[in-house]
Amino acid sequence: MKVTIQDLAAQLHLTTATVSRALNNHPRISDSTKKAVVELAEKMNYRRNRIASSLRSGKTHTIGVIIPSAEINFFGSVVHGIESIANTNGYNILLYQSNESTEYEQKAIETFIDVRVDGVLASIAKETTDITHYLELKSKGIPLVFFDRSKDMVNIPSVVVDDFKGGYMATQHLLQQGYRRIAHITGQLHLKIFNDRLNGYKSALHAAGIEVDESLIYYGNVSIEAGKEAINYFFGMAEPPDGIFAVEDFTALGVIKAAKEKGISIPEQLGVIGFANESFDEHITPSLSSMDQQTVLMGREAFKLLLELIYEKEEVQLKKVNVVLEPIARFRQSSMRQMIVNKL
Amino acid sequence: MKVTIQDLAAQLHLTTATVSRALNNHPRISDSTKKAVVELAEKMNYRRNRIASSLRSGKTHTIGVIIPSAEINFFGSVVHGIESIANTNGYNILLYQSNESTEYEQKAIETFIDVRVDGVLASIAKETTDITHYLELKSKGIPLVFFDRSKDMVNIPSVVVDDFKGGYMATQHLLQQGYRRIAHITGQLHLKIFNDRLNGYKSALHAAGIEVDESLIYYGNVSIEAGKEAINYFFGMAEPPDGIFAVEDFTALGVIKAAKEKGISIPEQLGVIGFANESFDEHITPSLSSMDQQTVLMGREAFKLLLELIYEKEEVQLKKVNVVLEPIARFRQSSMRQMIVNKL
DNA sequence: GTGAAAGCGCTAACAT
DNA sequence: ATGTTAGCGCTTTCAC
Repeated sequence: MKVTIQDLAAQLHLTTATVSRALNNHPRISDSTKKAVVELAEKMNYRRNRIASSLRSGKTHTIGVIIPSAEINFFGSVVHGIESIANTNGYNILLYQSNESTEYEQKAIETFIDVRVDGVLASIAKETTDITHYLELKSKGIPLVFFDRSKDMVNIPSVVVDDFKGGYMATQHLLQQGYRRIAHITGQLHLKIFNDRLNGYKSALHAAGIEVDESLIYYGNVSIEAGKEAINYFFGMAEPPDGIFAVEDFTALGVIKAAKEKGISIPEQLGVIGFANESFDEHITPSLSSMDQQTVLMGREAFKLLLELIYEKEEVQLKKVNVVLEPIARFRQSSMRQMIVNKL
Repeated sequence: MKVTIQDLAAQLHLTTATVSRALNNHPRISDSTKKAVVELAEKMNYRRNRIASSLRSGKTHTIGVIIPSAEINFFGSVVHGIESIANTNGYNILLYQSNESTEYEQKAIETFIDVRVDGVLASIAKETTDITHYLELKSKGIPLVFFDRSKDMVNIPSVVVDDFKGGYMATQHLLQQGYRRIAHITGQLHLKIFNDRLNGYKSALHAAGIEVDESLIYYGNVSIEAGKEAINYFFGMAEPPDGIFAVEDFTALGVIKAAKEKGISIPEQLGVIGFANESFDEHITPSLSSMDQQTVLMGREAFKLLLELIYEKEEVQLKKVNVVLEPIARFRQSSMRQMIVNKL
């Protein structure tokens, strides 16, 4: 039933050592025996037991991936990028969801240590502030790369999108479209990504010679509801904004829904742009402008970075590598009052 | 640096066997030694090497999961369900994407065999017609459960949604709303799920005493484009339909987009319902009625079924178990011309 | 270019 | 309730 290298060795009157070398394409094994071994292996339907191999060699060719939830489009897309490239490089993906909880994160890391993954890719849970559990990987010599959600202070490589630039570009776009009183709906500011977008917004205003008006910044919790609340707040003002940059697309969706209810026309009366390029953006009415975070590329880059770390184990891992991806503007109806836009 | 049970055994003047048993909570080990072992393990920061454990025991506590793509919402959601319950049961998920290709599927299965997963959950790639590569798992004694996309002929347990019933319910709903000339846009009919939905459609018409009109069935390829093409076809007819049941939501989306362009009012002039309950459904205008496939539940049920098979290895695995989940109707604006509907 | 021997860390018979 | 012994299947020195 189960064929091992011992069976192959016996049949060929070789030792298991030689068979193992032949299967691993060892340079000092003659081509003839290699051929014989490989052929017999195929004929006998031999399959290497990777558990045994891993135990001896210490390599599992498996990497652990922690995401908040596979249900979130964004992370599904990143995982898609990771798995594709990992696969072509002979690595497998062990998938864990943190559900935004530090406790689950901790469990994942312990499991990864137990199964001796060769490396870990992770996006930090919203709940997590202290990341010492991640540092345990380091102490065990397991390379770690953060993607999307990372921590600034620590010396861990990461792949993120340039949120500052994204915020800047989004705001600049609204300015170029002739909007002048531009508001921002932000998110939990202890998360760097939201903070960066806010700063990009401010910076774009400065660059245009417009003073930041704190009353035009609404502090929300990143949800459809937050967008609706923001509209209520803004359109209760004596002088409401004529443009809104929302920190992400669900917030922007709330803005659009509430604006419709109030009879505020988009993009004529109010320009709207979000962030994330969610799949619904192009299907709603009006279609929603947004900043694409290059999710699949992010996954690929994160894996490539991790792979480098895996191979350079011995060398200085202290160099701080941070890959920063350019956000890509996706301008649609919700913010385009100056051009003819593709009909829905 | 790395602590093994030998270190624990030495410190406590016990054998590795006893330590192993203590750590595994073996019934015949005294509470006192258990306590001592566990405490020392914690103190020395011991972590079981699961590779070694797996090699010896033959169990990896890992299951392989094959999905077409993590980028597809539906599968992300199912994976969410699988991972959650697997995790609470002490199982890890090895994730593979088939990209709808038989070749990748084959690779995934070989890998799963090599790493000795305890079981496999899979959704068959669109391209795949011959599933003998899946049967290899069986021959190696690795349990397999299909979810969503399964094959009827073979004797493999599966968890699917009742597509026939879903098609029936969707069509029936349109009838109840007073639509009389109801069309259907179908998909690749070699896939059972699409075939079942078509039959549900036909059956609902029969039950209402309406003859099936073949000219009202459009054969599409499951895409936004297919929906648009279908509208062109239907509204080129002398007597166009007044209701459309689309085989899934992207097709329905195409219908809505094309209808808007043609000035066909929804739901007044044309009722539309899709299938899948995609996340965009409730955000488009008009919001799209659809049939929910209970994705998270599907993942949970699939795992539970697999777990049973893993534990019953020796027993007859020949019984054909097919869990069929009820689709859940999500009626929204696109099909509701008789009731007052929540505004967007 | 191949063999001999050891061992990765754990678990499971079989003892007692 | 614990010890003895063996071995899961592979890789890897160290020989020659």
